[in-house]
Amino acid sequence: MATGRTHRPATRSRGIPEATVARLPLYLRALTALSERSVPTVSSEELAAAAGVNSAKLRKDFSYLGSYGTRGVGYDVEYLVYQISRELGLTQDWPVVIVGIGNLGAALANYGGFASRGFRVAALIDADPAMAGKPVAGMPVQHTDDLEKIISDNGVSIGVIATPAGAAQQVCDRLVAAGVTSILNFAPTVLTVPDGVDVRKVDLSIELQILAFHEQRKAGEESAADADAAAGPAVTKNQHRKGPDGDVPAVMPA
Amino acid sequence: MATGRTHRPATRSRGIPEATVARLPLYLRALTALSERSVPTVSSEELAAAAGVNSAKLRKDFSYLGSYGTRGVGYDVEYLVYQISRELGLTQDWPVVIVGIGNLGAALANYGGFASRGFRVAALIDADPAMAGKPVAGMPVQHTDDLEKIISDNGVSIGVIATPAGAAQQVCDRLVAAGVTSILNFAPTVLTVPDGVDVRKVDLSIELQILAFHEQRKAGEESAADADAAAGPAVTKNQHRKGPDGDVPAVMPA
DNA sequence: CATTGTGAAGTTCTTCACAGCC
DNA sequence: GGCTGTGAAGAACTTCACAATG
Repeated sequence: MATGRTHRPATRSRGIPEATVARLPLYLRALTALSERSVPTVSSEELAAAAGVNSAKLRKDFSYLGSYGTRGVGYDVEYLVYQISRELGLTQDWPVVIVGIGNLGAALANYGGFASRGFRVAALIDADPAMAGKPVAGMPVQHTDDLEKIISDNGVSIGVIATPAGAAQQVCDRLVAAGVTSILNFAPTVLTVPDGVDVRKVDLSIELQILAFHEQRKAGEESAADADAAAGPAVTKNQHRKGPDGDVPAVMPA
Repeated sequence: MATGRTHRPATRSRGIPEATVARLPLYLRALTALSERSVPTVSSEELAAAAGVNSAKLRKDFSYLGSYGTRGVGYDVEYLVYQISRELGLTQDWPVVIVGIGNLGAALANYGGFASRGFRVAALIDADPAMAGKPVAGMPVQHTDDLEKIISDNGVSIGVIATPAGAAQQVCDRLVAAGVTSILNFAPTVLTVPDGVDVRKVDLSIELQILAFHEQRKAGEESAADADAAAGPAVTKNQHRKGPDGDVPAVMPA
């Protein structure tokens, strides 16, 4: 049903796939490192290795931005750094507020990676009156009461939530009402926001759980070998599938 | 080159798709909340709303685990909590070490979400001799020299790297050599690991850059948004979708 | 009935492989 | 020759829609 869309955007279109956008910062970091070592050009193969992706994917990604390479040579490092920075919107300055100055909030405030790439921590905000005025990362913590004023005075459109889960939605609502349209959420909760507001979440415990899943599988497979090799009836337990009966654990509640 | 890489070639062993695994912790959290409120059953529709996903997707996800629901009724909350916990490997205890006790490492050490879900911080490790012995989150920081012994004494298979970028690969190598097979990397660098070792990365600045990309696009569309409303019947307005992923608004000026 | 479980269709992302250009 | 840019094939993921079923 998609109306006209979907066709070759060719060089100039703004139809960059989300998966590609998510990798651009990775490329940018690798390119910045090369730039600092004064490397003039890279091939897709080299850059892909540095960024930890496959070279065909990298070339495809870049093709959405335009034809920035030279066949037989590679990509000009400085030029690519600029193009990707511009595409990501990093050539302008983004004031950011961090709400919730606990351990994590303080760590974020001190994190150099923010400042290094077009982001500027405009304010630190916390609900605890005892925190107000205390310096963290060289700037005084401000009280939540002033949130709206801070947002509007600084033209903030990106907010970072590092509060406890219970406070996150409320903080989110206030940020959005005050004009913030992009939120990076560290609180372990699902945020509901109106259309037009972007939320990305970073959840430490979820990442660990995903690792645990794979870890458990490794342990369980140690002897079972690869799927291919043993075609025979796989024997024994660990068969948790929709068993017709009798794999109900002792926990089954009433 | 390009050979030593190997992320996970695909999770083909037991049939659960990676995308599904990544959502299981989300479901688990929503279910745990329901459980605490003593809700006995949920429909896919309700649970999906709580987890911020689409209900068809949730049902499909659960179908990979088995047939754990009851048609016409829904899912038994306690039973599902158990099944998902087991699938994720959270019914066992995972000792974890955190390497790099700076601001971020300390924040992680204090983060309650770890302990709450089968993970136990077995040790905090830092390269700075001045840190050694200092208590963080109620446990003494240990020196990097003892890393191998700590790993083996505690049977640690999951490591968290919160060091500066420059130290990360070296720490990673030592962790792997000592027997760690899953790594959660907070350092802004690409880690190279041997086959069989899982790495997940959390990169604060990358998340912000992705937000900036969308933010920039919004700014550019500000005027185009209104113009569109006049045309279509029904369509798009208020799609009421909100994924953790955020999606590209259907505006797209060609 | 209400709601699950799932083939099938649809969409997005990845990889291949090679034409085209320097 | 070496390397990019990209159609086309393929794989993974999502969504639809409905038959199956408690």
